[in-house]
Amino acid sequence: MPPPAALTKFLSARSDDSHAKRERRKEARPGELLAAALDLFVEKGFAATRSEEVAARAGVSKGTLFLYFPSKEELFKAVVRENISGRFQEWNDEFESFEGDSAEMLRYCLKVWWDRLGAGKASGITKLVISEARNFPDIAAFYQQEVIGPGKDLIRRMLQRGIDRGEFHVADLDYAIYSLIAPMIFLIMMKHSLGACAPQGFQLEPERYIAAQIETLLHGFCKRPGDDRAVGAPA
Amino acid sequence: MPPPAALTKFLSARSDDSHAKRERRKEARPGELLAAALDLFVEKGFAATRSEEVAARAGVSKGTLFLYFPSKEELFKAVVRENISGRFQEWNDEFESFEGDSAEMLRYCLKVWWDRLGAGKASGITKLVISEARNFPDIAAFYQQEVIGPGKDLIRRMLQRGIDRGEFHVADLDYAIYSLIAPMIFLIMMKHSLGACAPQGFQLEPERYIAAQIETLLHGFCKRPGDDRAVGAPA
Amino acid sequence: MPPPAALTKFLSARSDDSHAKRERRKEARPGELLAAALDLFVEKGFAATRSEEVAARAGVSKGTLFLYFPSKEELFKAVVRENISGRFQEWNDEFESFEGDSAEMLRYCLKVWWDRLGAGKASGITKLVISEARNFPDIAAFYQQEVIGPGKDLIRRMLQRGIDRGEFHVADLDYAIYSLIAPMIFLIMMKHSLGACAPQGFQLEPERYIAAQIETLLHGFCKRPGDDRAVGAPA
Amino acid sequence: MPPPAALTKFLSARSDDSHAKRERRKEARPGELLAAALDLFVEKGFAATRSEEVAARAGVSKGTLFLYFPSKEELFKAVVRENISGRFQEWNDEFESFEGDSAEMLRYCLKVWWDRLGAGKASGITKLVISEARNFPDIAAFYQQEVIGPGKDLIRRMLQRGIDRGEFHVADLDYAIYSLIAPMIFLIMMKHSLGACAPQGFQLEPERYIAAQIETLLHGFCKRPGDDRAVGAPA
DNA sequence: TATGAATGAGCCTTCATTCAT
DNA sequence: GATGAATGAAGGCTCATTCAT
Repeated sequence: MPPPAALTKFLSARSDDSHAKRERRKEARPGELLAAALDLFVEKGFAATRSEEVAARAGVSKGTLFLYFPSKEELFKAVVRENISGRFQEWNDEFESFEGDSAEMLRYCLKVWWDRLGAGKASGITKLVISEARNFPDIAAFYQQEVIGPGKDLIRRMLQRGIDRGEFHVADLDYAIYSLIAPMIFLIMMKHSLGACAPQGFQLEPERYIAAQIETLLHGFCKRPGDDRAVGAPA
Repeated sequence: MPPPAALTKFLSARSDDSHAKRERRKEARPGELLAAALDLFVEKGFAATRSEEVAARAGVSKGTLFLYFPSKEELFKAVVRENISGRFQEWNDEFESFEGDSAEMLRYCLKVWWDRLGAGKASGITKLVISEARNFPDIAAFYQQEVIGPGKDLIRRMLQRGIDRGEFHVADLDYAIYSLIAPMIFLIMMKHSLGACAPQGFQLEPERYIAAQIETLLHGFCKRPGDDRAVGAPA
Repeated sequence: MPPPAALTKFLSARSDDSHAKRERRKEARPGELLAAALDLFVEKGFAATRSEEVAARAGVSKGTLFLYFPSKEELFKAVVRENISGRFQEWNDEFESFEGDSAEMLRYCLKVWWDRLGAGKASGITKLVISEARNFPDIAAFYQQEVIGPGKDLIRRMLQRGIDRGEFHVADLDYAIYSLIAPMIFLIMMKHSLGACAPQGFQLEPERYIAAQIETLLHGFCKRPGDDRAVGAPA
Repeated sequence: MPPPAALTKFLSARSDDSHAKRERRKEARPGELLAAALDLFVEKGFAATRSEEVAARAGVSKGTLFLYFPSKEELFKAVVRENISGRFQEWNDEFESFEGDSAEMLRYCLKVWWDRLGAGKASGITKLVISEARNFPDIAAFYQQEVIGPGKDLIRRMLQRGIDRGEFHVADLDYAIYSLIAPMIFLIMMKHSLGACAPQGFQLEPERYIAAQIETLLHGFCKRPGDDRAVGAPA
């Protein structure tokens, strides 16, 4: 009956749904706060997000926020933890079962990444972590291990598959993975920073951007003997 | 009777480097403030850098800072002009006078970019702008115009040169430039955020990173008929 | 085991004036702040009144002031509304229901104006606005609309009433209203500036001043045929 | 040869004009500063006038201002002293030699007052003194004695003349003078405060204002038997 | 549990005044 | 005398956090 602390309730959430509305709301509090915080952190960053606004958006009072999270920084960490969990698994699975050639696989994976992660709010978390990592070393380390590590592993396996099938040529595998990571991170950063300010035509068109990057990555800029690809505008 | 002060002053006027300390300091002030501001902006970001600390690091009082720069934002713009904007000219010049083939040019330019901008503190400014653009639209606009615009122009001209000389093949020129921009921005972001936290071998080795990106960009991952490049580890 | 807090709270809810101090203070805050602000604004003017001092005089901290009033200027406007604007209604009502002749009405209204507004601290606000209007155009505009407009309307209606009843003669109604306004404003200015410094007999006696102005305004300086008013000193 | 202090030079100004341009400028410094200060004090009041701006308008450096006037407050006092001296004499003389009837005299005097004092910058000093008297009791006292006293005397003599000639009827002479003073002060205050903000039709037209006040003061609002003045709009 | 009034350290910016030259 | 760089005490306002209820 008496749970030792608020966080216990948060961690054990969603056990059963037998309580009345009010009770259920109580159970949902941390989640609502986390959702509100996610929105605002993505929108404004850590420093510029006001605690009061998070509480307001979650429909509770300022004091309640501090009841569940002892400080703004802890709230931040909780948001990161909540939002960057095991989405790699499904991505991994999809990779494992892919049957086409490796170029097609790369095209497919980037598209899926954009549709499921990049285009959504989750990418704002990545932008936020990269932006504020220096002021939150804990989170940086956590993110490094939880997201960057698995991500790099997956990408490395994709390139390795191409090499193994005799489709890809990669000189320095460990660093070649950044040829895929960098364009994705760049797209995310733009979407959530300069791109959010730039008025009209300065905004990147994600699909076109991804298509262009893929083609460069696959074939490179250099023409070679017998190369008769046409030069032209985007599709 | 003491000799009249006016006469003394007249006789000693401007002979050598008299009115020493004060005058010399005065001339140096803006530079000292700019240097201090660069350090702190890079270290803590724009919002988290306090005017007073900039002044203190430059060895002057709070008020003195505002004697030279009317606001924190103008100080920041001055830092940008001092450390980035002004360098495009020389970079442009180098591009114009380059005589080798276009692949070599790309290799050379990326190396020069790293040595002169990326490796130094100036790159921290780029990281900062991308991180905080959304909260400081004026700064974002300024940077867009002052740095990103010229940068994109230069890169577009480099690719265009390759196309014109029949060396490069580029399907979508406007977006192909991001194939060069993204790896640079990514390197900068890592250096100043997660990379600054990662302890040991997690840090990117910039030269190796750049070499790997260039090779991918030039030749792509895909093998093509007659492609007999060796597969191997980094140099 | 302690009795559940929730039950205790429920049983003792809202019975008497429990949750005493804090609640009662909360309700009183705006009033206390307004009173403190009125004092200080009248005493020192707008620019010279420090927010912190207002808060201190109201017995709260700096931050609390801004909890109730978003800026010093809004605080000032609230003071105006509290002390002046709102009173025109009752003054208007009194005018509407007055039944005597118009000369009597003027005498009555000026007396009432002095007793209710002029003699009190509120008149210091008028002095302040006139003194600082030029440096605070927002305040000037606000006051113009909120106080001067209604004031002029009321006075115009008073003169119009006299004309309509065949009691008054007014050549230029729009400017005749200043014949009433000017003496009131002058009295206020004196009371809160030079008069506040003048030591003894230099201070204006308000009642006598008002009586003298009224008589001049009603009858003028000029004798006319059949005028047998006595010439003499004040009562 | 060595004058003890800067103020000596100021006080003894204009002895001979045998010096070169530069010298003469030096002699003129205090006057230029005073003129600049007058402009700015009238325009912005005491608190809002920045020392540096006064110096700049006088064409000297900030330091020089403090060479002649030990503080902003002393500068303020000097401005008041400089600008409110014996203009009463000529006004007095004109009164003494006036030959028309007393109503005409009042009309004439108010017109002259406006043309020579009210319309010019000098009236800004009066506004300023009344506005800031409370913060500068010295100046208030000085002004009381130097300006208000003589002014009241002159006006009292004007009314007395009307009484003596059987043209005026005045019940309370000591306070009747305010019937003339109040409209003038009010006009000045409006001109330099609210009137300076009000956009178009809210501005007082001085001549019309003065004409209207005079008529009220001479004849009053009340009709009396045999009074057949027309009621109407302004001329 | 939940509230929201209250706090107070902190931040950017201003400006009268000083003083080395 | 003249300069103007430098100072530092304020001042308006913000906001994370506390705590009585």
